[in-house]
Amino acid sequence: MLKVDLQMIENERAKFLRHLAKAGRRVSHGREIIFDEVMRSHGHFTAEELVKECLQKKLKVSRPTVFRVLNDLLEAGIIRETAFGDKHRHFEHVYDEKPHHHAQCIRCHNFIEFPDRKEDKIYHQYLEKQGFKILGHEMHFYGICKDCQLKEV
Amino acid sequence: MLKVDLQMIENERAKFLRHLAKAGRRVSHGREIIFDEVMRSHGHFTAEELVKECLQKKLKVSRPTVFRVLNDLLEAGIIRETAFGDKHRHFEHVYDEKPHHHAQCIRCHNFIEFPDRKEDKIYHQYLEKQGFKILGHEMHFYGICKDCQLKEV
DNA sequence: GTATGTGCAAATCATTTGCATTCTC
DNA sequence: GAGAATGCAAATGATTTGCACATAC
Repeated sequence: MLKVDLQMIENERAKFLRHLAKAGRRVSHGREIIFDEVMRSHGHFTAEELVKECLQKKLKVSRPTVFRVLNDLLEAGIIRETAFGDKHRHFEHVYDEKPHHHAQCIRCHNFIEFPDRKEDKIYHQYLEKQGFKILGHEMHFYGICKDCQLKEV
Repeated sequence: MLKVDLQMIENERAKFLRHLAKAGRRVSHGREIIFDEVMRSHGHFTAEELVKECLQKKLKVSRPTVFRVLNDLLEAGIIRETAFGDKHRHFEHVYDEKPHHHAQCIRCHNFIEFPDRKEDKIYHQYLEKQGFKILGHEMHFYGICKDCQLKEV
């Protein structure tokens, strides 16, 4: 479905290494493993999912390291955090350049992504009139996905 | 600014009492105090803000009771939870019927509300084609509010 | 009087931090 | 070899829960 773009991954890796170098940080074992694991994940993921994946695969990284590297990746602009109402931190790749939004199923918690169509621009006028400087926006739909509807009794 | 609509509050109180009665729950001291306090709050609030407020005013309620009553109020449909990315639970009144969205300042964390203009309908077609049953949506803008821009050096 | 509500202290759960040890440069 | 990164265990902070006592109906 989502074809893994190797060139893109290499670009992201280069961006990450550049960021680390600039900040005087090192290319450690943990950062490499977790970078790869993040690149291997599709679309969204939570910190917890990533930790579980690493532990299952018996990768040599601990829970705190996963969180520390996630923060590195955030700083480097490789991933971004998306606001969802539950207790886990949600992330997604930045390299998937097209602006998009999310619909989440309230049963299975899976996501559907859909492209941004700029209709939110109509709100810009209102917010700018209030002197609010817009840095970004997210649109969240919630509902029930096809599969979960079929599972209903 | 936000005028407190006494009639509305009484309607909400009636709704709450009805809900409690139906569920065989009681109209306790804690539920009354916290209901009043929630009705007194404007727009958004977090669980933590409400707890602080109650403790400052030396109301006779404990932290766990605030959380328990918030859940009662959610169940009764008096308040709804809104998804923001931080660690606190965010709530808002349901009685403020007009659909609206939020812009949050990344510096001071205050909110601006703005009316829903139904532009999101353009997305419905896409999601429905995927068999996704939409139950609701939220739009979050983030940026810097007028006051915080003025405070910048 | 009995079932429900409450406060308290302790449990959770995701995330973060202190620190001694190990690794990268 | 010096400065960073890591794992471990413990700290944190919001929220929840168990339980003995208090209260609403």
